[in-house]
Amino acid sequence: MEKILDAVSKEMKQAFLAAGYDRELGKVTVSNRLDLCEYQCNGAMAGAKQYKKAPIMIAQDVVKALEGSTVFSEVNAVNPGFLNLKLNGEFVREYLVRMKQEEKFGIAMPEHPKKIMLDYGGPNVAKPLHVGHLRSAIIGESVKRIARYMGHEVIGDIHLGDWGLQMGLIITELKERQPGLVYFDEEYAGDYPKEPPFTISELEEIYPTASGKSKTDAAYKERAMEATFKLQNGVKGYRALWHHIMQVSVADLKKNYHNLSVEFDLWKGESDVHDLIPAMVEYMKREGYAYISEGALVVDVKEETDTKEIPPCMILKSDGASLYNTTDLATIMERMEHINPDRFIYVVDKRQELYFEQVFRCARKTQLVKPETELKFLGFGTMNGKDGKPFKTREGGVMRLESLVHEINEEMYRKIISQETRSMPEEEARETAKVVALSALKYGDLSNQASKDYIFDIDRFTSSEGDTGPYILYTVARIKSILAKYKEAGGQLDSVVLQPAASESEKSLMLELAGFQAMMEGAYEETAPHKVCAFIYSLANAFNRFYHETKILTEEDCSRKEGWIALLVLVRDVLETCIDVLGFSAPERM
RNA sequence: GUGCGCUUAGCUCAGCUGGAUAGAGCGUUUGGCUACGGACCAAAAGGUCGGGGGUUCGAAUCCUCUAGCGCACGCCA
Repeated sequence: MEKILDAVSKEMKQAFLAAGYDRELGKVTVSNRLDLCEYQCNGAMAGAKQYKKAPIMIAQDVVKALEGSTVFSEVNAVNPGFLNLKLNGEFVREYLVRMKQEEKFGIAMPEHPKKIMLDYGGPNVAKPLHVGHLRSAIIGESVKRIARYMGHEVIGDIHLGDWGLQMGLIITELKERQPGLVYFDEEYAGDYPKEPPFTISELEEIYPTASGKSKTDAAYKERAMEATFKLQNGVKGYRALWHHIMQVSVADLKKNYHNLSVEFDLWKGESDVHDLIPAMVEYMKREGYAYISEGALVVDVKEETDTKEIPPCMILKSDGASLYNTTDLATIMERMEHINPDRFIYVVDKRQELYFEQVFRCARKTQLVKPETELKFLGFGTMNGKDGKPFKTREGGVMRLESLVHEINEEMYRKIISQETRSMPEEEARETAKVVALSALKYGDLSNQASKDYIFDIDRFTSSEGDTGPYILYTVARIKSILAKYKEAGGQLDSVVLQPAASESEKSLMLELAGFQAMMEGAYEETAPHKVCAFIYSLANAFNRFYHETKILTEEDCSRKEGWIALLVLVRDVLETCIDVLGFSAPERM
């Protein structure tokens, strides 16, 4: 169904036409002076020059043409030429009734759904997740859900870093510690054990140790590089170890991401395209795209319109080894072949922008993608501490994601049990704390524009006052509580019918709801989850204002009371839909 | 050095693509509980939108110059 702005604009455009003006001038927007009106149209001022007429005259003509309109209850022409509008309560009511009935509150599904490939620029295996991985996961998850809600097909690939020198380092360190393992016996011909020779915690300790050694010990590094080489060339024992590392690491990653309500459709990684690289390189050479420069194989990606020298995209290092570019390009090639997406979105740290610009240009130039394939870089900023510098532990180290989640869970738990008015059993308090803490974490992140740095402030995020996740959940819980009471008293939620607004706060609540479609479309088109946050915050505010001045359950006028219940159901459903696309959920009570 | 980004209230952030008196939250001050959930609501104070110039009837928004900060700039990812 039509967005309310379009429906209203249509009426206004007809009025402009009827009054003898260009109908396109009749574009209506949400009012920026809510004290004066609900919607406004500035077309009279825009048309003044064209018609050589004072804007106010045009506006007055339009007001006349709108006499008898069923859409507006009030149309005023105000100097210098604003058209201030209030909507007819019955029109708003009917609009919401349709929203309530229709699937997805009336959002039309696309005729040609897009196939979107989402790349999270994944974590490296065998290294614990840290706060740097948080934004990619949270933002990516929300972008995915928003696109799916809008009717598109999204395939998310975690895209693990699982094939580089780090693997050689781990294997080398393992060999130092347990040289007797069968994996290192080249004569060994039997099956390898099913159980890995290490646990996740050992693994997480092995890597930094090995990495540290390689920096000071050249011979050690040499051995690690050799191990990497052997692994990549298919030495059996090394491959078996690699599988163990993957197995242990991926299980741990899945657990961690699951705690964040983040899911991936594909768990591919750099290793998956390893075998495709030689052919791709060969192709780029054969077609004349790639050439040797300073010993390395590169593809030029400069363009005439560049205001700055863009360095060529490197395909192979001067020692012939592949690098990040190589696997990313090979991955694009592989995805085009097997998935054929209309659009790629990379949710990656914004510092990699230039790098991805090179990769995208290279992919286009070498025709790995179709001319119409969209390649989008969604760069996000750094998560900073209260001091405005990149987030660290108190000791100054990189904070593990697990610790961060644990900390925020604890903080939320403390807040719940310190609540005097409502006590809940220990176990429920723990569960609720997790749900609310996730909202605090995600909302705190997503309510900022993704591309900007933001300050992670645990006190602010977990507060239930202000623009926070817990505040939104509190509002949902409150609505649910009222609806539960209504049902307990024998009320039905399905049969109730919306009524026209009886008060100003009710009207503005209804108008907030009516903006849902436009908001969701905008959030999708601009890959901007923060718009969803802004919307639910303002919806929750509008609801709380309405709630405080309206006694719902004690209302004696039955149809009015039912109308309010219907409104509450709609508010609840819209709020829950929104928090769902943001990637969290609301508890029944808190 | 070159390029990109940022700069809005004491603090944290919005600002619907050029409109009216620049909006929220936190903090501060004040008011509202016999509670449909006070983890809430209402109100006040608080801003020359980094600075200059320009375009326009009209600029936080577009152009230009400039300052401060951040980031990136071929063999890391």
